[in-house]
Amino acid sequence: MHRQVRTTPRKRPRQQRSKDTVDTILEATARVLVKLGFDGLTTNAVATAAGVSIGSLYQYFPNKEALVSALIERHVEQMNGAVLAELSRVATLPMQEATRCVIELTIRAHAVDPALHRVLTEQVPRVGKLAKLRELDEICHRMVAGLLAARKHELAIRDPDLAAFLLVSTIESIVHRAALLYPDRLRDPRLIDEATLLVTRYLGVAPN
Amino acid sequence: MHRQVRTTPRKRPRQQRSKDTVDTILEATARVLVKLGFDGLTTNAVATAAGVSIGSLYQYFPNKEALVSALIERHVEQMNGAVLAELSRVATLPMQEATRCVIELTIRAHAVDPALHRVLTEQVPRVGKLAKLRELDEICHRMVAGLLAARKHELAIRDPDLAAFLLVSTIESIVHRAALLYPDRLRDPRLIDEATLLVTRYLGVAPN
Amino acid sequence: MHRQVRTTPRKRPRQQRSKDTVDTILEATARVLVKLGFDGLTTNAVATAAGVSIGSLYQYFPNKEALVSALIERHVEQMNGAVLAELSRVATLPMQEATRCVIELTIRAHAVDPALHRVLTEQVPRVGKLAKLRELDEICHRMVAGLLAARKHELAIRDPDLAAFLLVSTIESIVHRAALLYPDRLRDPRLIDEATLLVTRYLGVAPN
Amino acid sequence: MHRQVRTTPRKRPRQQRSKDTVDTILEATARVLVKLGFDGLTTNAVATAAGVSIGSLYQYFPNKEALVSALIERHVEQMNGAVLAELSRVATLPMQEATRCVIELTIRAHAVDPALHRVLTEQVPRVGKLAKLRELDEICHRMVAGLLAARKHELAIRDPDLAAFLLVSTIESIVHRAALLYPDRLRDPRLIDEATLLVTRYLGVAPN
DNA sequence: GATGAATGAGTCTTCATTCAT
DNA sequence: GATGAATGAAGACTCATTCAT
Repeated sequence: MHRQVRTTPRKRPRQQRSKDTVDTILEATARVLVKLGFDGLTTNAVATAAGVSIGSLYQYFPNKEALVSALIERHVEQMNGAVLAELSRVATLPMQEATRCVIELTIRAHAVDPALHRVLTEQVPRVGKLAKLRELDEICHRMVAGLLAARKHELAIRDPDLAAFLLVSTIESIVHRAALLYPDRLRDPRLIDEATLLVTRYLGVAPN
Repeated sequence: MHRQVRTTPRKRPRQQRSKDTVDTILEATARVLVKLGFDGLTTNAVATAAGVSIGSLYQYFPNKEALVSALIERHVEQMNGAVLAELSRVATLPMQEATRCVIELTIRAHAVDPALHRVLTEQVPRVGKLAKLRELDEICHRMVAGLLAARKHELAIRDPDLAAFLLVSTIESIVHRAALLYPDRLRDPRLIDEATLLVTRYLGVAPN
Repeated sequence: MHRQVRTTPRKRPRQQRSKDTVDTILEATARVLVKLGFDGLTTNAVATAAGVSIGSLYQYFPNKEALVSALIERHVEQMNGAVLAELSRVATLPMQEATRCVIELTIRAHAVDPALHRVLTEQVPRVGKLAKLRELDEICHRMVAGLLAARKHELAIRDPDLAAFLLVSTIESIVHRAALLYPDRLRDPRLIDEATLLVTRYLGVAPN
Repeated sequence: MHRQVRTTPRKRPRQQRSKDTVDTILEATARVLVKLGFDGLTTNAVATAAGVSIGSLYQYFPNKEALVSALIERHVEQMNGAVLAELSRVATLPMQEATRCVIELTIRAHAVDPALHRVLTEQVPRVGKLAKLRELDEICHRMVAGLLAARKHELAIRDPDLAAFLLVSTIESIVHRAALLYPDRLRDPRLIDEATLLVTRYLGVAPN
């Protein structure tokens, strides 16, 4: 879009104290982001919220983008872990059950820090690091595609990749939209049932 | 999130001359938004792009947000027209055909000014006009729900409202994501076929 | 202080209609001035308040200063009339009575449009026309000096001019300050009594 | 009159360096105010005059009014000291002498930085710090009232409070007006003599 | 390393004034 | 003459970033 700036951390924290400072700053970033939105996110606000001098902040992050970038990275990594583990665990379950598990997983993922997740999803595209956010998507997409390909014989689909694209989009969007518009629905088992139905019928593995 | 600013236009243009000015400004806003993103959108940049003095801009828009706000409103209105008309036209078609039409319609809607659509979708939360943008969603949701309810007897669903929520989310997200990540896929008939399959299988009206 | 601009009206209104317009504008100026202070006084605000187009305003007043200038002139003229007439009427009365009359007159003058008077007095110095405001002072000063000189034999003063300066300052300031700080006192006869006492004792014409 | 803005300083200077900066800025404010008047007082002009970046100015003063506000406060405090001390010192002197001292004191107070005093007096209403400026008045009023009450037996007055109001108004206005219109007169002992006469005759303590 | 004072480019926004209709 | 759309210089204010202490 415009000027692209370096976003790699200026230096790796070696001592524990530095590591703590970095964490403190990132948590402050998250708090400010949630509270004031991307527009309210000023380096000074973050420094203050972190109880750190602005100079110290710049000791660890070369600029504002790097701040957000690191936060996203951390957020994505946190999600990644859980999601990927679950995704492979599920690979051997009966299809219908697997589907349900993935959906529930997605819901849980959205429940970790919904406010932050939301701000990050909605307001962050501007940072060049939006790519980072999509990484998870990409990985999920490929894993699901692999999963479908492996069990293609029991499924009513032609192109596992295309199907994976559809399903990842679908599940992610249903959960995301529910989280956004009707947070209560996320607790409603009927939503999960119905979403499971949508997927399993498409795959030709619905019960009845 | 934070301070909400007035975004209502400052004064209604009366003469034709000023109507033109407003249009010029809005089009410039769209151009700048697409080219520079929300952060590159400065009132001066818009004025310049519109070939209008900054003063003129402020005659009609009290601030930056009002600019985007008006743009969204216009964009939504433009979409509304096409979508709603098509949605009711489709009501009497065989279910499978109707589904396909709606999907194609959604794709067409996204193809109008994809770049603008994208930036608007992504940056809208920051202007507080989310509500406005969701309006279309809401209407679609309700129309689809009505449509499903009317033909419930031929469908394999229990709750038309819940189903409508799922389907609108699904279609919108598939198209949106495709537009975002793989614009080429939007031209691929296989995507449409597959999405239609996803929906019709869920509804229990798939051919075979 | 800085740039000095022409403040003479651009053209004399010939027709009655024009005269009305000018009046309307001046009254609007007064209203805006009272309501929003000098800083809120914008030419557009005045035009709107007057129900006149900004273009028309500039037909009669070459710039903003001219507006205020004309208003002051009008205000001063209105005061002048009353004050001067009374001042000469009083010349033949017994000194003590004359004093009382002048004080009451001053109070009345301050009561005409106190809000406007206040704004004009407090906020207007900036206009080059503050001189205009002092004109009244000057005239009063000279008239009082003349009055004192004419009756010097019955008074305990040496220098009528100096005495006049003192007395005009004194009366004006007492009334002005009372109007500003304790408007109620203006209705209190004790204030008038006491001020009269102050003056007459100084002049050596107090009763007892 | 209209919107009242926060005028409290933005942050207390902690280091000596910043204390200096604040002082420099205030002095520049005074200079600019005297030279260009309230309208010429732009934050940029002050910053430039202070040899400080505009950013630094805003570190300490949230806006333009805060600048003037602080200046007034400082000015009033400076005056307060001198005036109050003198006023109590004078309490035991013979009435006539006391009067003369107070008048001379007032003249001296006006002579400290006459240009600044003038502009402050004239433009203060626009900053909303009128209250602050009146504080001194108020205090003087009460001190003089006390002084008169204490020595009521030797004076020809009934109501010490009312008399104090008259006298404070009178002296202040005579000096103020002289300073404004005829600065030379302030050096003229005859003015002091005559003003003393005005007061002492009123109080019934004039010599002959 | 930490601190926070200082910097100033960059924005938004207002308003007196002009001028085409 | 009247209208009000257009102009743009000018000014307030923010905030990412640097650097002396």
